[in-house]
Amino acid sequence: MDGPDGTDAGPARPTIRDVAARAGVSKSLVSLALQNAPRVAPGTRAAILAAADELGYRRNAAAHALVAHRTRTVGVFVLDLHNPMTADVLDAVQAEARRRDYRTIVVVGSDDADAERAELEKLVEFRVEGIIALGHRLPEGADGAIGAACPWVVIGSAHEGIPHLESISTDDEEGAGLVVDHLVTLGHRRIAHVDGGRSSVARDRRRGYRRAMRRHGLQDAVTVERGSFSEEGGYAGARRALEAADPPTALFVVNDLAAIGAMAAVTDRGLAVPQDVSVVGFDGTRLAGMRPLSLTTVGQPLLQMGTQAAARLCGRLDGERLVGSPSRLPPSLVERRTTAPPP
Amino acid sequence: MDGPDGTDAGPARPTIRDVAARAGVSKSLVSLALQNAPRVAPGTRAAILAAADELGYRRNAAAHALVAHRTRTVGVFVLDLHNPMTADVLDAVQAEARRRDYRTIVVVGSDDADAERAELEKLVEFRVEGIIALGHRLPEGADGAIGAACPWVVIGSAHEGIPHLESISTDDEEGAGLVVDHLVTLGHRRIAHVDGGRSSVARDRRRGYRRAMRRHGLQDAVTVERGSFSEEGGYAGARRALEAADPPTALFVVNDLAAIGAMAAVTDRGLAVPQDVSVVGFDGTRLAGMRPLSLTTVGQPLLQMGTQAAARLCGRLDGERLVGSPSRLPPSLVERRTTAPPP
DNA sequence: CTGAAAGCGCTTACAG
DNA sequence: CTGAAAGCGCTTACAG
Repeated sequence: MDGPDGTDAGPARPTIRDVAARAGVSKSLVSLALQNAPRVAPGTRAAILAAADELGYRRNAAAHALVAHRTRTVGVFVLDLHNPMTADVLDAVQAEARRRDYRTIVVVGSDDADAERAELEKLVEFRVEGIIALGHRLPEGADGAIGAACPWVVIGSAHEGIPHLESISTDDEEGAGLVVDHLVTLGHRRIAHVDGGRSSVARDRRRGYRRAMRRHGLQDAVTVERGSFSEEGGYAGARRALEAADPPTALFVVNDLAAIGAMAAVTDRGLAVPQDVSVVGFDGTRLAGMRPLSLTTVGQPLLQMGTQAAARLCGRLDGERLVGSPSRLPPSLVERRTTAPPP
Repeated sequence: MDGPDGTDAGPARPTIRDVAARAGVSKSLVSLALQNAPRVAPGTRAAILAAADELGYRRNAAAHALVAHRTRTVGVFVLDLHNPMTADVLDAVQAEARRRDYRTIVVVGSDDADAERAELEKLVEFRVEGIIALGHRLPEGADGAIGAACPWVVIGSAHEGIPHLESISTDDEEGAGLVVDHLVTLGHRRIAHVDGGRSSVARDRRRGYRRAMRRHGLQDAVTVERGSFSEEGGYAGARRALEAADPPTALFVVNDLAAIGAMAAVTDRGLAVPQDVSVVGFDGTRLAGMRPLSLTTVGQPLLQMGTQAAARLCGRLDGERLVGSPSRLPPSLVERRTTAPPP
């Protein structure tokens, strides 16, 4: 059981050769039978299958990949496991990939750019046939060699004009506009935005906020506080906004996760949501919809986005003719219990 | 760019052979140089490295695995991506695995037992060297061939006496006892338990609840409502508990996620947490600790558990001598804002 | 220090 | 219908 080097590698697994010996046929025939090739005699096939079963034979994926020149594996880059959006999308991606008989290898984003780059290189070594990236930014190194090594589908942020790369995302600018419209309709004027920093998604949401404020004649009330896509960022940004001389009556936060942080900041300030301060997020995650949170937010069809991403990538790998490109999806305002008229 | 079958497989990647040709040496020497073998002449090595770099050479993991008889890959089975516990643990697992130069392949649990079994088979085909399982139950099929195929480390549920399998978990029974102690100290007597069904973890927590109630002379107040480890289960179980003639003043819910659902049920009933009903979860997830939730819960050292699991599994694969087995970790009560004296 | 050869576990023409 | 042979991209003795 122990290898010569003392490692616990387990017993060597049976190979096609062992199956052939047991069934009394050649390796070739075993391979054929296992592929359900039609030209194997029924009796022979049965004997081979029985032998394989008895030995607990499982094909060696490495050997298969080597000769097939295909791995039927796609890499999935996930920026932040803690973002509840991730689980919603990832579930759908995995289900669709599985349905199309593709395997997935998940890589998680990191603060360490070099580590992230190294993980991406490993994906190349594995010869993934495509990559799905999920999050408000691309992985570090995506613009390098790996970027061109295989097709990409990015979920959640838009990237136009990059070859081999498709984006599936919501119109962030429009979504931000919906938020401002909603808050203005409720009577708010001092609406602050806790942003997400320098990513393109953050930029689009910020721009949508600014434009909508201007459209409503509220350009003088525009306030952008630096935040991030995490609870901490939302908390810090909201706290700063609330400390202002003339604090906002509503906070539009860059995403649901950060909005949860913002709600904490409001509470810590001794204020109530939504009686004193309204809070709006972005993403439409399942979690933020749950009652104790009941966050008003901008909904994105997360499941469909995940499904569509996997379908497009795998479809492309399978040589399907894909018409058009997935345009930006329309956002929708999901009104729940964290917004109310200003005090 | 397009393969003969119309698929978009991309250009063939350079092999060791291409590098050898470019550097004017043999394949063997390229292989040696790439492994940093000492017996390659410095000048030759530099030429080879340069050639590899120019060609964008990346080792083919399949070919390497085939000859190395090792994949340096471990499978990670994750029962539920939506459970916030998952992200906490998974981050730590991945970081430690990466630190030890192991790759991970994540497999997500499914309601479809056959699909889950099939995913596990794929892990065998990939020749993962070990498996880390995370959740309140093992994957479907874990007791079959794959169970013996490689070492396992299970996080979050205890399984004793199974060869090749180690568990890292909290003492669930003791944790449940801490909850009851806390609630009794606050003055509660009608404490109901919303359980997690038939898994071993659910059983242990249920048993801990029952025993502690008895210890406090509250055997007549024992009420167990069927729930699950998800929001929905917590919601349904809590609602049933609250509809009773003599409703509980406190709910001990099987985990944090279900406790969030239970809080929703309390609110929907027109009651307030914790003024009317106290709610306690189990797991100590980061998310449940955030202010808008501020759930009182039983803390488990999730990060350490993840790190330890990966360290033990990879250590074992690397032939390290591991002393003892990871015993059950002590739970701790984390008192936050969802518990208060009964009305 | 370097190269030719064998082999890892599979698949795929090619004969028979 | 079946088998012997070549080859996928690598590593590792074995000669030189």
